[in-house]
Amino acid sequence: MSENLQCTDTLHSRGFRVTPQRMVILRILQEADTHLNPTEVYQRAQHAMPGLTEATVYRTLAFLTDQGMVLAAHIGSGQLVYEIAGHAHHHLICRACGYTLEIEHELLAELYRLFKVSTGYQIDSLHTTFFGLCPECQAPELNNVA
Amino acid sequence: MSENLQCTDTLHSRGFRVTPQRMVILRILQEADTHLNPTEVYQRAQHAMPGLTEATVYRTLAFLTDQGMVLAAHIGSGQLVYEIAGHAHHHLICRACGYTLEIEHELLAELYRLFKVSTGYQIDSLHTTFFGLCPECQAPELNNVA
DNA sequence: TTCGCTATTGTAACTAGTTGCAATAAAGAG
DNA sequence: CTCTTTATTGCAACTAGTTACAATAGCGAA
Ligand SMILES: [Mn+2]
Ligand SMILES: [Mn+2]
Ligand SMILES: [Zn+2]
Ligand SMILES: [Zn+2]
Repeated sequence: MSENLQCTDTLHSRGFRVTPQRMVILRILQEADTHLNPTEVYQRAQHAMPGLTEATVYRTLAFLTDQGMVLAAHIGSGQLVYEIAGHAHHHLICRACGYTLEIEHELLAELYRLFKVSTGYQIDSLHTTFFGLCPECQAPELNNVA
Repeated sequence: MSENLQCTDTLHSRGFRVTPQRMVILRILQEADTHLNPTEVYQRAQHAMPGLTEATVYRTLAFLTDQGMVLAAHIGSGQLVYEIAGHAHHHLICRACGYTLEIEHELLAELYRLFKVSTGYQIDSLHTTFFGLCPECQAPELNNVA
C-alpha cells in the first residue's frame, strides 16, 4: 500500500499523471508472485477495470519500466515479462529444462565496476537474463553407466 | 567461403539439410558488417532468392541461432537482431544516445565461473546486452558551468 | 468549484512474428 | 540415375505488439 503512495508521489513529482489504469496495473504486479507477460496483466486488469485495453497495458508496462517502477526481462522465447521493481536481481535460465534461478545483483557488482573502469560506461541493467545448463541438465548420460 | 563449407558439414553431421535458403541467409550474415534484423535479412535475401518468404527467414534465423552459427541479441526496442557467430562478445548500450560498445567475452569469464561455483549453472550466453550511460551522457550538466 | 491545458486513453488500422498443413525437395539407398 | 523418406518450405491464417489520431480526463490555476 505504501508502495502505491510512493509511486503516486514519484509520478507527480516527475510531471506525469496518476491514472486508474496505471494504478491497477501497478497493483496487479505488486500482488503477483511471478513474472507476468502483457496478456496475463491484461487478463487480470479486466477484472478490476473492464474497459481497459491491451494497447494501454503495453504502453503502461513500457512506461512504468522507463520510470524504474517495473522490471522487464526477456526469458527465452522472445516474450517480455514484467515484475514489480523490488530487490535488484538477475536470472539464470536452463536452456534444457527451463528451470530459473534468481541471483542477487551483488554478484554482478564487480563486473559493473569493471565495465566502468575499462569502458567508462555506467551500466545499470538490474534484470539481466543468462542462459546455460542447470546442474541436473549438465549431468553426464546416466543411462550410459548402467 | 570456408566458413560455408564448415557450416555445411556441421549441418550434415547433425542430420539437418543444407538448403539454398539456409545458405543464402548465412551468406548475408557473413557479408554484413553489423547486426541485421529479420526484415533487413529478408530484403537482402530477396535479391539472391526472390521466392524466399519472411516466415522462412524467421524460422531460419531461429534455427541457425539454435545451431550456434548465428548470434541473436535484444538491443532495446524489443527488436531481435542477428549476426554471424564469430568472436564471443557482448554489448554495452547507452540508454541516452544509443551508442553501442562491443566488449570481449573474456571480461565476463570470471562472472561465469562465479555462477558455476555459487549455483552450479554452466552459463553460456555469448551475446548479452547491458544498458547504462556512456561516458558522454553521464557528464554533469555542462551548461551549468558556463 | 470551475476552467483550460495537455498527458493519457481508446479505437482501429497497421506492422511484426508464429504456426498448421500440404507441397516440395534434400539426401541416402539401391 | 531413380526412388523413398521425411526435413524443410511456402502459404495463409493467425497472434502479438505498435501507432496515429481524436476523445477523455488528470490536475494546477483561478
Ligand atoms: Mn525477475
Ligand atoms: Mn554483436
Ligand atoms: Zn535444466
Ligand atoms: Zn550516450
